Formats: sequence, C-alpha cells, structure tokens
Amino acid sequence: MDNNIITVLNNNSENSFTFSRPVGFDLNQIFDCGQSFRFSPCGANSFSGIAHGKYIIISQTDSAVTIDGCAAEDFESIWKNYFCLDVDYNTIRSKIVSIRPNDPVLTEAMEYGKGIRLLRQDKWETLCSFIISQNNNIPRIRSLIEAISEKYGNKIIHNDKIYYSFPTAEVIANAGVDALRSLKVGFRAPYIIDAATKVANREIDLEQLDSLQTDELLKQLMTIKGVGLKVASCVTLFAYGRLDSFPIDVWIKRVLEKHYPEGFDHTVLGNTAGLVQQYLFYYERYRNS
DNA sequence: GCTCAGGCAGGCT
DNA sequence: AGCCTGCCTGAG
Repeated sequence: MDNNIITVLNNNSENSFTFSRPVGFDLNQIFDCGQSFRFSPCGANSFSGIAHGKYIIISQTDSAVTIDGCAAEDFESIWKNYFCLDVDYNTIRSKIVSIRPNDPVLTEAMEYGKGIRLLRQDKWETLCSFIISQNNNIPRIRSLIEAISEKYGNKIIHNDKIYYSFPTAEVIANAGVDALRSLKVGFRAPYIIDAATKVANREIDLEQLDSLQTDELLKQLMTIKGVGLKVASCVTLFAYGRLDSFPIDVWIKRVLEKHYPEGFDHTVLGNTAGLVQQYLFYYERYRNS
C-alpha cells in the first residue's frame, strides 16, 4: 500500500488475506446500509457474497479484517478498490464537521453510522440493481438479482457449493425482454433490456464514462430508459465512488422534512455529500428498528 | 385479502 | 416546471 489507511498483516496463505481494520470500518453497517444486495451475514461479524465474479467470506475482529477466497493478486486488483481502502474516512468526517459545525442531527447520525463505508461496486451490476430497486422492497430486490444471476450468470464453485456471478450486459441483452419478464421483474424488464442493449453495443461505455464529471455522468446514465436522477445517483455513488452524489429517495426526503424543515442544501457538501446522505439514510431507516 | 415498497415515464395542467 | 397516475410482483 502506498498510503497508511491499512497495513497488510498476512498474505502468506494461498487463499486468505488479512489487513488492519481501518478506523470506521464495520461490515455490519457496510452491508446493511442499502448499497449492496449480494452479501449476507454468515455468523457474527462475518459476511459472504459475490462480487466481480468471485465468492468471498469477509470477517472482522477489533483490529483486523480477513477476506477468505482472496488471493494476494485479487486483493490488489479487486478488493482494495471494492472496499475503497484508499479513502481516509477521518478526513472526510472532519470535513463534514467543518461544513456543518452546528448540526446536532447530523452529529448523532455520524456517530450512529460511524462504521459505514461506501463501496466501489461493479458498474453494470449496480446499474441493474438500482433499476430493479424502483418501487420494490429490499428482500425482493435481493431475490430478483439472485434469480437473474442463477439463470444467466457464470457458476462459481466454492467448497463444493455453487454460486453465480451477475451476468454481463451482453448475456442479458441476448436473453431478451420476455425471458427477463418470466423472472418476474415486472415493468422493469424493458428498462433492464434497454440498459443491457446500450451497454452491450457500446452506445454506453460504463468504464469510459468514469472520465466524466459527476453531472455529465448522471446525464449519460439517465439516457437509459427507467433511469432517473435517483437511480443514476445511486450508481454514481455506489459504483463510481462519486462522493459528491446525493441520492434522494423517500427515506432521505422524510429525514430532511422532519429534521430540516427550513431546508437542507446538499450542494454545499461537495465531496462529502454522498457520505452525509448515507449517514442520514441509515440513521432514519434503522435507528428505531 | 390488501397495502405498499429505497422511482420512473407519460400525460396532464 | 410541477402535479398526477399507473405500473409487475410478492413481502409483511
């Protein structure tokens, strides 16, 4: 690592990688704050799931984080970026405090969600996932993504168990709208197909779009049918790592109306907006449940 | 049964 | 530019 966010503790084992646990890194909050849909708890302080075509089990202790199913080269090429281990949350949190110094609600939300970190997930899978999320509930979003993966993804064998990667845009585009509809995605089927087609034929190059400023990136994503400002903002925040994104969903609307009746200008938050959004969302969604 | 879910498009004023 | 309504489906 060329920074001091983490220290590699053990990469000797063929298939396991351990690093020091960063300040403000809590798997329970990372996987429960609504940004990802394919990781599930497997014991205390441990989650298993699939991303970038790999199945991993990730666990934390007070001082360390271990990824099982992770070769040393996978850590550098996949997981370091996935878990944003190049981002120093202390700096961002200090910046939030300096921008909104007298905000008791935000102060409480920041303490409540202090283990949240934004991931940089696969762009295509995230786009699809949040198209599916509209007018839908979380258990169903998860099961639909699972169904699509089982039907069209690649097999991943781990300890004699079979898991499935999320399929490529090409595979989905070829499957067609009727096949997708038979998986019960409902009125979202044509939206998913439109996204898949545009990505597959390179009308939209999701990797190339990373060179754009967030405003222009949002505009490009919104040329896809079924992708409005909220879905696009989730993609820029959860896949492109754009912390200047501020997705406004019903929960955020609710928390802003409730605690900031005089209005809340998120545009002054700059590159801390996305994290503020997550703190407020997580606080409103889970504090009393 | 029946409401409603982490929005969006299309049609209306 | 801002309001309204319908939408697939199945958790709760």
